[in-house]
Amino acid sequence: VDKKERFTRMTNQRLLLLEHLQESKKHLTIDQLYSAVKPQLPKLSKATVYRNINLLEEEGLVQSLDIGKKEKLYEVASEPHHHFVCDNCNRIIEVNLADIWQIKERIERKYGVKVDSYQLIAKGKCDFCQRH
Amino acid sequence: VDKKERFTRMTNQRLLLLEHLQESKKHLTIDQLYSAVKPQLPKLSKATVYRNINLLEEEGLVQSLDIGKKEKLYEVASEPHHHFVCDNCNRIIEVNLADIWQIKERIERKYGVKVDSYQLIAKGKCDFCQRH
DNA sequence: GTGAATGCAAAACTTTTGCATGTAA
DNA sequence: TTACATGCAAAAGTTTTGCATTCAC
Repeated sequence: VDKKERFTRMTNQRLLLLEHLQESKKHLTIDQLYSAVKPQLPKLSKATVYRNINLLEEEGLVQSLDIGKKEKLYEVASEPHHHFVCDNCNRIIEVNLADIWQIKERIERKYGVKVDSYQLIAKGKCDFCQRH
Repeated sequence: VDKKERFTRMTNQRLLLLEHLQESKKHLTIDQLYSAVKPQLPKLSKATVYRNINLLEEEGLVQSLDIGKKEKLYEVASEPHHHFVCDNCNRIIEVNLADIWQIKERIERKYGVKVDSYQLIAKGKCDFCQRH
């Protein structure tokens, strides 16, 4: 296995995209990210957003989240954490269960694999929508 | 909340698509499903595959699986189960952990939500690819 | 200076839709 | 019979790419 060395440059576009993802603390679609950064960088092209997000994801700085809608969501990478999506209002709640890391080990033992990442997506009705 | 009543018909197209999903016991993309059924139904249109899969998913007969690739995968609905995807060879292993159902209850208690479905996707290297 | 990165537009894909026709119930 | 489903083609939407130019290092 021959790992090709890569050189990447911190361009203004890449920096602003990353910063916006960090500050917004939300899960954003490509389009939302593009619209958010566009005002500060009027010539920004959507192709650049795609290229940078894909690159940042490969590098592990950004994680993608697929909740079954058409578009993926992106967020800055962090501790493995999980998500609950309300089918009614589309709210996303970050889920943390203290001992969920055990799952990784159990999968590895039971199936003889090496788990590098995992994510749990639960869907249903959030607190508010259950009562309305 | 006004639930509109729906009437669906068991057409030959829908039947063959469902049967193929059941028999193949795999996770198929729309395109794979289309190609597989096309020979038996030469006039089959891809629009029909999309329409039927979406409908079957709404009805709960089919589950979709999003492993981060471009296209979704579909399989017949069954017990909640989870998946491991090998980043190297793309093999998909179905994961079953006896007590994983506890997670549902714990999420519900901790976050006050009602969980209707959940799926775990783990990624990494499978047994074979680890050693080659 | 040099090669990565960008912007733009075109191309490539994936998914949905309008409409006339077919067909299950 | 009649309303749902299909096939076809066009439309809509998403993501990638070619290429000349710009810019980080």
